[in-house]
Amino acid sequence: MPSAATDVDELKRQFADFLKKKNYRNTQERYRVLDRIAELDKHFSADDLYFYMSGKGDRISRATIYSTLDLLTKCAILMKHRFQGDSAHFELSSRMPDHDHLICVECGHIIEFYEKELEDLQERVCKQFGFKPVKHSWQIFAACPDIAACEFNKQK
Amino acid sequence: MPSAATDVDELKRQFADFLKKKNYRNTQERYRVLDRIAELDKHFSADDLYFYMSGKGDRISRATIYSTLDLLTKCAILMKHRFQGDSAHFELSSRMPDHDHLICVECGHIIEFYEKELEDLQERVCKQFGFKPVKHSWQIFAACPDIAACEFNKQK
DNA sequence: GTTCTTGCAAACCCTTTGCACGTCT
DNA sequence: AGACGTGCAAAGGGTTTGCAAGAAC
Repeated sequence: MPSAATDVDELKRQFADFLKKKNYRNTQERYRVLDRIAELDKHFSADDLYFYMSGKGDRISRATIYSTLDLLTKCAILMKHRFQGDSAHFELSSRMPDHDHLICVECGHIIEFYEKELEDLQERVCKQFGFKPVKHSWQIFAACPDIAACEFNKQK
Repeated sequence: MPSAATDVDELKRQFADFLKKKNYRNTQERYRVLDRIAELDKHFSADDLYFYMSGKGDRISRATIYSTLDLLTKCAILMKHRFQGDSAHFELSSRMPDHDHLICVECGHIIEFYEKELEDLQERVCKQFGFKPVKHSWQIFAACPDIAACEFNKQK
């Protein structure tokens, strides 16, 4: 599974630039959140992150988590997804640029993949309507080959 | 804008089959909901439908709306989408089979489109992982060519 | 008559907000 | 010092649930 080397320092620089440009302040909490997200290195919900950070001894509130996730999404360091469930999920954009998701309809397990041709398709569709592409979200819902043998299904 | 002729009677037959197979009961409310959805003939949220039906004089509760939307989604008569906002949006699958959505990042206006090649791509990706495709959701976020002239933006 | 479904309201979950206190500049 | 950010708890919006009354079987 490809994963672009996630350079935390580079992300912090990116975040600092954004904060400066928008006249937001450099707070410990904001950089701490980014650090922990890089540690996680996977999809997470706001609450996942809250419990992860609490478990690591960080004293942080949900309000700060949500606020920081919002900032990180605005500056494109994070990608925000709405999968089937209730809560939004986030992940580092740099982790795997422009990848999409194959979601198992049996167990909800998410496989990430990259399909170059989709970019051409996106370009073509946007051109057709005169729009300028920003980002996309492609989710394929599919059934795994053998439900009984599905290791992810077993975990539940 | 293409729109497959939505034959309400056909949908009701489909729904009846599903209810029978699953041993759910044929209630007036369930068919009334389907009728009203066909009348609407566009994307809607649970609350949109609730207010539409209330306005039409139907005495129906949100509980029934949600429950029926769930059933209609389970039997694939409805497609459930999670766009950016808070609430889930639904639409008849038959209205425009397998279409996708181009969402304006400026005003949130949604354009529907159909791109045949995506099906091939979906097929290829699923084959690669040994999965059997069920459905997909592709959302392109893009900026409209002229924000100032955007008729949808003006409406806000 | 029994079981399922409905309507209502309360509960629920995720997220946002108001406020007092703390931190950054 | 002043303005912004944080933590907490309460509020908010969408959705689900418990329960009594009603409809389907």
